[in-house]
Amino acid sequence: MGYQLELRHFTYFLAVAEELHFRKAAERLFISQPGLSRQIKQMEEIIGAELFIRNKRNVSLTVAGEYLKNEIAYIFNHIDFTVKQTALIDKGSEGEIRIGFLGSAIQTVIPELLVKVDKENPKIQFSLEEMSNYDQVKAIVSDQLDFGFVRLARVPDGVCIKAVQTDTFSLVLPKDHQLDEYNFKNVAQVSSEHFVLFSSDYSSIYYDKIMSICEDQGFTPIVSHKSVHAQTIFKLVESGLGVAIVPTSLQYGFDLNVKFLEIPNIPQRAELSVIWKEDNRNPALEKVRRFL
Amino acid sequence: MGYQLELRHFTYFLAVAEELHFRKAAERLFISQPGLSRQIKQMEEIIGAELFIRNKRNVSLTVAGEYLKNEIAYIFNHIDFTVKQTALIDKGSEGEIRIGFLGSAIQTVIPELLVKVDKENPKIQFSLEEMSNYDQVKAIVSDQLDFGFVRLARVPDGVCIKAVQTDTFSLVLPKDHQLDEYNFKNVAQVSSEHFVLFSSDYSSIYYDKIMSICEDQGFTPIVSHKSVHAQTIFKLVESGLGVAIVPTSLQYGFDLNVKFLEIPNIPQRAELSVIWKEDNRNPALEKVRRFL
DNA sequence: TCTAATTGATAACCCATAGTTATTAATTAT
DNA sequence: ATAATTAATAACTATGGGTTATCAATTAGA
Repeated sequence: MGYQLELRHFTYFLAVAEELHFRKAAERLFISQPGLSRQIKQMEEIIGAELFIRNKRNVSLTVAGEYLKNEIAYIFNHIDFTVKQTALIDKGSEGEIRIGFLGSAIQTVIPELLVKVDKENPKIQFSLEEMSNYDQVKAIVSDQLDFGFVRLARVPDGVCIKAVQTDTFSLVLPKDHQLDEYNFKNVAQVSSEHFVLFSSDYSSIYYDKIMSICEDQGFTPIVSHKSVHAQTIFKLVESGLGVAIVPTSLQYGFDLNVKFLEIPNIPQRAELSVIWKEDNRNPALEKVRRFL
Repeated sequence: MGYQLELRHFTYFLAVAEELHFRKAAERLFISQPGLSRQIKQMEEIIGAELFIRNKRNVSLTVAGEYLKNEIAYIFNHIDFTVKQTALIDKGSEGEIRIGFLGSAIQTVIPELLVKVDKENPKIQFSLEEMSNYDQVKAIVSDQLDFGFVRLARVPDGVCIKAVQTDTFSLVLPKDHQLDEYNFKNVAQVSSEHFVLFSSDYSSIYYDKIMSICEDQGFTPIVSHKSVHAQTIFKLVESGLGVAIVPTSLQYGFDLNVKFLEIPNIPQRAELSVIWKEDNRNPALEKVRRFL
């Protein structure tokens, strides 16, 4: 009775929810098992819900517990960020913006954005991390990221999306390939060659678009290799292991022995979008969003 | 030092931030002023930021403190909501019910059920997915599904089953077929025609029953096509690729050029059953089961 | 079928620390 | 000056989080 929920309870709950084992969770928390059991029991009484099902041999989460687990993970992330942000503000910085991006966005869009924001808000700090579409969405939702640069058509509820760059596609060939800017007409000319593509789990819309470019020309590409990094793809092309189709803007910033031939007369475009969470509480976010 | 932030600190901080007066805030919190002062000081040390400016006569928030005040108010709201939501889910008046179904159940049974449950528990959400009998049983057992609408005679141990609808069978013919409600007597009249049936792996009991209807009339149907979707079967019949035998209730909800003739004087019935797992822990399940 | 090992829950004790009272130092009002 | 405020300090108290010891229930192995 009369007890109060504390972050301690949340910490303990998360440990048990992850281990699904009281003794192991207690070990991880450097406390004794009975102490942990009692805290969890107290927590269940305070909340008024059964969080775990213990049947002497197995521990599992109830539906309510499953829900709480996700929420607490979010709450901890948010508190962590808030505390750090408070310390930063205290020291005169105006906070930190955490940005995730697909490798293909770092060439042009992000540097431009950073320069613009920095000019007007020199005290905002940035952290940049290359991540897949999927990981970025997850990180945005759980408040571990403020902005993501992705190639996606749809995002979950509560996440905003805005296209920031539309790019044509180019065919990437080894430097000594017989096709050049004069005799290149369409991709059907390489229909018999092997293709090196971005992995579909890295960016599925990307993968699908490239497949549709080929299908529109009446052939299905023979895919020999897949990779998540543009650099790797170029290396493979350079080594003669296949040809590739990538957004045209990727031709800048790499120093490789391949040639880019922009594919003419096709409707497909590589669209880069920014995503962020509608109710993100980072005060620095607004300063960045104005530039998008 | 090794101290840890707790919600207590947040509560105290908010009181001081609102009162801007340590003694009054302490009074409001029913604790003594020195205790409050010490907790706030500790909090500032943990976070690593000055939150208040005290100059012996006035207390005011720093910029960092101002930021933190807003965030903490939000965090408390979010925690409050989460805790209440968790209790609600535990009691079963919220949450999600995952339902799987054979295509033939979506016409009448499921909509009726959803309306009834929604009326008494508007906060329960549903997710619906069309699946084969086999996949539903698998999903129920592995706790990925709460209810399944199947046509099965037997289910594994631990899975409950209850019939919810008994239906007669109808012969499905192209609109211009010579048989009609007046001259149709029994299925032997179409014994020489080709049949379009549900795939046996989609619902084997279904398949067997249709075979037995024919066998009772002294012939074995020539099966030309099999499909898992009623829509597809009707299309095939409409195109003259065969006749079909399906549960009578399927005649509603499709807009196709076929005619249904209920088969008279046969014992076979298409039985639709609900299945669920005996020890399913989803508390919302009980609220739905009452309507079955 | 018995024993050994492992699980989480209970009970009783201990001690860290939140909260206490008493006091001080600094400021303002009279 | 003096009285009346303020928040901070110091020393003490006691709540309750964490401890050890043990139990009851279950499973694995002999």
